[in-house]
Amino acid sequence: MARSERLLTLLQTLRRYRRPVSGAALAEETGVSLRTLYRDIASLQSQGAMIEGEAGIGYVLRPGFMLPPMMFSQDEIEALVLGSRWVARAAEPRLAAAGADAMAKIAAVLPDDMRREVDSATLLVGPRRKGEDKADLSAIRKAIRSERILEINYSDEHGAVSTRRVWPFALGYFEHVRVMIAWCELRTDFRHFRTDRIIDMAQQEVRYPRRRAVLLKEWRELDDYTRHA
Amino acid sequence: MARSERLLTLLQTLRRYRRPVSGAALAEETGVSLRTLYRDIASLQSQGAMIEGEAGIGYVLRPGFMLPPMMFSQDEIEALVLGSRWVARAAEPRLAAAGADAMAKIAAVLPDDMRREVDSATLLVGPRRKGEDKADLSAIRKAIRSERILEINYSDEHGAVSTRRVWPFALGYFEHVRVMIAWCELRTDFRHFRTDRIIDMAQQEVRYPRRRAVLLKEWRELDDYTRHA
DNA sequence: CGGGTTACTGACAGTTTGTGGCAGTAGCGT
DNA sequence: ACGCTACTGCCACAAACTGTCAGTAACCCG
Repeated sequence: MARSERLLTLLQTLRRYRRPVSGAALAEETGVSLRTLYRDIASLQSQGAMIEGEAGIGYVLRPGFMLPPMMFSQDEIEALVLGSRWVARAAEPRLAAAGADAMAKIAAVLPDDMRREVDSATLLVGPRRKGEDKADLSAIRKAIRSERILEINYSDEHGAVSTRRVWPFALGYFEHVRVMIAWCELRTDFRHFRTDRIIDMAQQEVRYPRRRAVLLKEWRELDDYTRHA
Repeated sequence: MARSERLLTLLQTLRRYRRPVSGAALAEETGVSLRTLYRDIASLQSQGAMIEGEAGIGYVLRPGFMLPPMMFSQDEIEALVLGSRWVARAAEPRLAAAGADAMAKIAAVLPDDMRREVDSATLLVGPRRKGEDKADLSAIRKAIRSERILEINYSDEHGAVSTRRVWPFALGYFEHVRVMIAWCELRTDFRHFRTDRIIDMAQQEVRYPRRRAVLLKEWRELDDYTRHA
């Protein structure tokens, strides 16, 4: 059996068992060697399947890792769809696709009549913003999530270019621009960077020395949304 | 991307689209040649996915095919939270609350570590819009859902007030204004009504004689988003 | 009808990657 | 301490995958 088919089968098999199953048993059932089974499990995990393996025990599908059927009110459905549509328009392509994917996954676990509500939602959002981002917003989001230092070349409003090391911790979606919010090592202060003015950037290996949640909190307390680079 | 991962992605992509998608578009999105995409589709079909392909049309995924039970990705969580935050800012209080409620329901079925992602999401939306609505947007949404005629008193840009019977079928959330889109019996044409200019309104008992989905489709085909009352 | 679009199929050669076996590390329960 | 089990690295071989090129057929629209 081809690997691509086997992985789907493996998921099904895991769901069938309730108790932990040993890798050897799964390997036998799917007809591959133990070594390959470990690789298959790793592959599934890397794709988001919540499989837990414990030494001496075996593998278990994390209970609740599949979305259970959910109920939403009509208002809630409309809010979700409207939000997802706004993301589809306002965010960069990758995040936009992620929003649509999430909506599709939610719709998949809805009762039939509610799924129809999703399709026929009548709330619309305005036209798409114009500004072009030079920077890869996905990379910025990744740096924020992993709390990594970014080294950026940034062009200010006068066109002057500077190189900085910054600690990014939030990304603001405004009407016409998107702004990375970070602690700037150069200024030793919080700074805002318009993503369309970030010429290029490189994520560093080292994490920055503080937690992003703390940075966000301190920045919020300043209550100063207007400071620029 | 490895084939085995690509196939799962492809399924999700297919589910995201509602209308038929051309193989070329799917190939481009998954970063693979057209030939390989045809092979991927064939592979999915042989594993039981109900994908229908028609020459000159494209591919559609028949509903009811159970997608492999994958969780939300980090990108998807971020997109949902960002959308929900935008709704919280841009929509009227009731819809904003509904968005927050929906988000809470989703978070409730998430594994612990993902729930933490929701709480600590670092994507922000810009400041709240200013315009005040005179009209009750919840009532408009209700009229749209139930396809009821609305009788409104509307003040145009010159302050001239008119009374109209309209068939509302959509609500547009723009940057600074919100617009009810409806068929106007007075003008016998589609018209847009800024919600901050609707002085008052009364929902009628009678349904309007056409389906809102059809009205929406016809209005879309006009491709004229600028027409006012 | 004819032109444009699209779904499909076959062949082939280069490349990738999947694979099993072996060896070794480490965590868990008894 | 012991057995069971999850994991990881390495390696050589085989199988699978991939893109390109070519060609067929079906559908829609004017």
